[in-house]
Amino acid sequence: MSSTIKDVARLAGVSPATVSRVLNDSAGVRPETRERVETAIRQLNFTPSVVAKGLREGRSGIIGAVVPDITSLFFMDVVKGLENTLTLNDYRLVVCDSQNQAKKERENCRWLLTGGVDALILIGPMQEQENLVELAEQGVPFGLFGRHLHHPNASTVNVDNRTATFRAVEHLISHGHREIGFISGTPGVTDGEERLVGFRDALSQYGLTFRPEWVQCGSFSEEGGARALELLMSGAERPTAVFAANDEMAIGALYQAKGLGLEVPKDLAVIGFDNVRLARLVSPALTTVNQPRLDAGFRLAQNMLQRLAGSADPERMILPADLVVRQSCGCRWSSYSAADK
Amino acid sequence: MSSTIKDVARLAGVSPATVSRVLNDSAGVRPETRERVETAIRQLNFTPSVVAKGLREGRSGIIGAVVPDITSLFFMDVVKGLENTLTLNDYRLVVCDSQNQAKKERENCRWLLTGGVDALILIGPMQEQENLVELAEQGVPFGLFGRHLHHPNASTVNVDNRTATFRAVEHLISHGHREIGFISGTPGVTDGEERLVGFRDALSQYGLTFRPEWVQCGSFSEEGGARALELLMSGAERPTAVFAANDEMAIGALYQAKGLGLEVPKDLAVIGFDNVRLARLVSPALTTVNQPRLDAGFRLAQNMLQRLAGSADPERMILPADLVVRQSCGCRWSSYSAADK
DNA sequence: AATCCTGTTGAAATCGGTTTCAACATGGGA
DNA sequence: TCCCATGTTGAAACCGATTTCAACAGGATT
Repeated sequence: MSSTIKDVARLAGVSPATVSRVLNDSAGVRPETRERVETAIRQLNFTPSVVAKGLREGRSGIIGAVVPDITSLFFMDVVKGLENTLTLNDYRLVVCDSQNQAKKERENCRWLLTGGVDALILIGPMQEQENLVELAEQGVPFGLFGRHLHHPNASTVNVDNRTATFRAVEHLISHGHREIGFISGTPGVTDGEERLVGFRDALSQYGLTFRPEWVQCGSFSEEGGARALELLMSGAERPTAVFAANDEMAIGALYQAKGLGLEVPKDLAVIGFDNVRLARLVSPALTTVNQPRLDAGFRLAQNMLQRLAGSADPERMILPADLVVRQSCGCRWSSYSAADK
Repeated sequence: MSSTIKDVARLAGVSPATVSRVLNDSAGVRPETRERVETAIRQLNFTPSVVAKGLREGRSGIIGAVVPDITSLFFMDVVKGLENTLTLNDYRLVVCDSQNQAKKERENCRWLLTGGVDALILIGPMQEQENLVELAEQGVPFGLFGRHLHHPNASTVNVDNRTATFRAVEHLISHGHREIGFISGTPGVTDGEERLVGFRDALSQYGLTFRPEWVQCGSFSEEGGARALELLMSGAERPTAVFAANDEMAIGALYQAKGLGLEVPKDLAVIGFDNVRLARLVSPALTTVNQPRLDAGFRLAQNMLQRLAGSADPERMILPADLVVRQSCGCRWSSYSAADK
């Protein structure tokens, strides 16, 4: 078992209080006493319990992050951004996975809160709005990525989904497309719904009619995207381009198109959203909207740190997202094609 | 702030002891008292502090996992396997990222240990062997994925790198390749070195000579793989096939080959290792060795749980890994090509 | 009426640290 | 010689829970 401060005190022939002083570099310890204590610490290979320390001090130095899926490259990039900033400021980040279940997400949050985290950051929340409010009211600084929440204790970072989608669809239209399908995500997820709004904006702006039968749900997954494309292509009238509300679905659509004998981008143009690492690597390389996820994490971390230091208030940030043009939209360009003749 | 057991006790007009009894469903509380306490708990929206509970009970219900990089799909799949099993058994998994730094890995481990985790699992360790021994001796059950450690307190899960690589190279040889290059990972990483041994085994088994100049380091990264391929192809004699010690490097090589005007698999066959999700999606689809990572996580979690329950000893497991044949090796097959004519 | 259970409850110790406050020794100044 | 300031140390309270043990009330038994 691990040794305690008492063991050290006994070995050094002092009281626990003195050991504590040595541990925290407090003044007022005679050099030779300090020496004796330090020797004892080394002998026992002693490290103070962060649990006990945190309990007493009311500050743990831990920030908790809850993610919907720890294998999601997209969300993990945001976590990276958080982490880089937080660890530089001597906070420690622990990550809990909710396995895509709203219930587990809620449990994780509550659990971290009772675990004494100094701040809680929820990435891509699946909670009902009212639950978010409740979490925001638990007393520790609360941060969100990928969801809006107007609450005096909530910092939020979001991407400007609407404008970004508008630009992407505009790009398709500028290629001459007038029949454009939309592959939507899981209903109720804000990001996806904002993207649909941007999509409709673009259509109406350019005088195209919105056709409900050309919106198919792909549930944000590769398989869903493949199925959705199949449905879009099974009607009498087929769109000549599709916008998918995320890259996973876009990639599913890309491969499904191949399966249907369609050549992308000649027979069908595809644009996604997120710019995951895969986007560059699939063939044809996927044109997509880049979300500045590292930066999002960074910005959120910055604000949380300032809040912890008492030098800032919660902030609501909206980040721009820009179109990354590759091959799947019909333009002649890709990160690798530069080397092609 | 969050309320404490004392607040509840005061509100319900009982002692903290009674509240604790209600919380833990202990017998010997009068129904009406219990009722009163439960009302108070609900009113204050009280959840007991896991920190205090853990401190007192000497058992936290937390298992710590330390990973080299939280954006690594490969390692995260192992974590998923762990998690599925652990959460079903009422343990909670917290994940710490070491940002690919051995020093941070060490800090994370020590920190989790003083944080009172019930078990520690280290995924893809970057530590010196002696540090691993030290960690194993800290008293809590210790588990490792991706590293060998003979220690009475260490459970380990590894893949049979040597045999799997042997088979993969054998496959290339069966296609008629006699000049085969090897793209190696970061020096010192066990997995990579075992794969090199398997590679040499295969060469000598089939009477081919091993050429040191045909081994280039790619540091397990996509860029490294690209650079390594460039070096392999810059000599007077060029290999007709390469085996990369992981998929990242194989994918880098794949795209670099395109850049060099080589067609895969006609001009150059490529095989990777890991079977990451990308492997199926790149073009041509990557032939690779599949590591049963979910299963690895599952097996490790099972053993750790049994150890925690006192019903098993640490175990050393070696899992088989099998070749997944797609297109990059020259065979006519891929998960998507089935739909091609 | 005295005794003994039994069921219900609270006071206090405990986990491993930190911090406040008081105690003590030492040395300098009056 | 006495007093006080200073430096060093330890005893004890505290953080928020659990658990042991003792106390107490009420009913049943003798």
